[in-house]
Amino acid sequence: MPNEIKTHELTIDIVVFTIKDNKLQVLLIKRNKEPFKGKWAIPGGFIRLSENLDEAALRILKEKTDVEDIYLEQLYTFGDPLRYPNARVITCAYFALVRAEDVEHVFAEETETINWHDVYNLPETAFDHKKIIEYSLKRTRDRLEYFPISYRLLGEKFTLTELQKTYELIFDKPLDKRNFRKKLLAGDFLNETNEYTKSCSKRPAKLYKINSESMANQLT
Amino acid sequence: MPNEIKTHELTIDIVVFTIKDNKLQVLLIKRNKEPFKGKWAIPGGFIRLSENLDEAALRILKEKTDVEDIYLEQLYTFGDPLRYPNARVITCAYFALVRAEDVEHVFAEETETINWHDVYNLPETAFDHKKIIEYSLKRTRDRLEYFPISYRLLGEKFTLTELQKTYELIFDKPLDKRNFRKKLLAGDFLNETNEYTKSCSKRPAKLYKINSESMANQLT
DNA sequence: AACAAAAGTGTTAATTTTACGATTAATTCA
DNA sequence: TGAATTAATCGTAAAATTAACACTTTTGTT
Repeated sequence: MPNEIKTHELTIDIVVFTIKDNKLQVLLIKRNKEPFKGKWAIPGGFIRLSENLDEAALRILKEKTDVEDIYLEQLYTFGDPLRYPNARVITCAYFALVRAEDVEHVFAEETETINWHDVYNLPETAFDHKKIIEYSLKRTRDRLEYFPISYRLLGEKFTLTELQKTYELIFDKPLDKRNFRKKLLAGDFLNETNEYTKSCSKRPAKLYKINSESMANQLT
Repeated sequence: MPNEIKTHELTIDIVVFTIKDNKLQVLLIKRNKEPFKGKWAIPGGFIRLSENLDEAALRILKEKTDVEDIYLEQLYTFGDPLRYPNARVITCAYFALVRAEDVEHVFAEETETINWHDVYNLPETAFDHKKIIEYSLKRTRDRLEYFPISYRLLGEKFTLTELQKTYELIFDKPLDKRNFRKKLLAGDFLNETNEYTKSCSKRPAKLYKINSESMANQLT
């Protein structure tokens, strides 16, 4: 067997989605060295020997953003020989859904080098990261057909209108309010609380939580 | 935890499905060395520097089975630190669909060490390969909901009954004949030929081919 | 008290999915 | 050669799901 195996590296890269300023956004870090100096890249890192891949992704994300309670899923492994100039770097890509508020303080003062970017209007990105982001969006949409994973973009308790908004931003199209509610409440994804929003809107809206049982079931 | 190992390796492992003897079967190779000596494993190998991951999987498969015209898809990357004893081996798993006839001659005389095994009745397997096989089956079922990829288990031309049989073996349940035909013919996955089976059954059955246009569309 | 703004709520039509059995074309065998 | 056998082919009705669509309620504001 070839001893060339020593020469490729395996990294983890993570597409982190959030909703901020009424837009679906991705966390990007400006590269300060070649290759792709000055271009934006998704956060990434190396896998430690003691970690499995999910743990590595979580740790890397925590290092960059200091969040822990997130939706995280392995996306795909990208290994084109030309994806990384002058080296063979294979990356196991993940995507994650986080609350913007949970993250933002971390880079509040260095927004030139790490910041959110509109998914539908990306800046120039490094490597094959644009492709990885697009594929993450596709996968997120697929998941959303089965389970409202986008609740992770919201607080612990949320209104149906807020949840619908996450769908609309992710699918990039408006949805019918009544059909949305019917579908979400029919599947038993949500538990209603007996709390309501206060003073933020005109009529108070009922707050819901994710049904943790149904969430457990959706895990493979 | 093995600290003597400084780095991790990345391999490719492939779950190869076929239909043989009216059963859905997986290609397994009996290990002749530790770890898991005597247990059955799915074929695998290393990635060369010049290859992308799909190419590596194809090459490895060709080395073991001498087939080229196959359905091949990346499944998932498995990297639990304990999946491989005394080493850190991360594997990018693929699954493939092949015609048994295209493969069999290759190992006709060494069936003790390489052979097909009933998916629903696996022998003792090495590493986490059982899990990988099960996940492959799940993914194949998911794909089959959208596109009749299982045509790759058949010859170039096939009858609807033959195609239905592939579905029944993969889903492990009987399907309604009329509904199956309706669905397959409605989507425009298939082109009918003006040929018929001869003498193999009582009434000749019309032969179909995959519609290569629709196939192109289903690629991401 | 009138108005503005978002929350909440049902019904109908259209589409998709499921269930189900009789007829036809060829082969085999008496 | 015709009777029996085997698999192929075909359509409709019921059920379930999805899609389209507009008004009333509740609260806050002026």
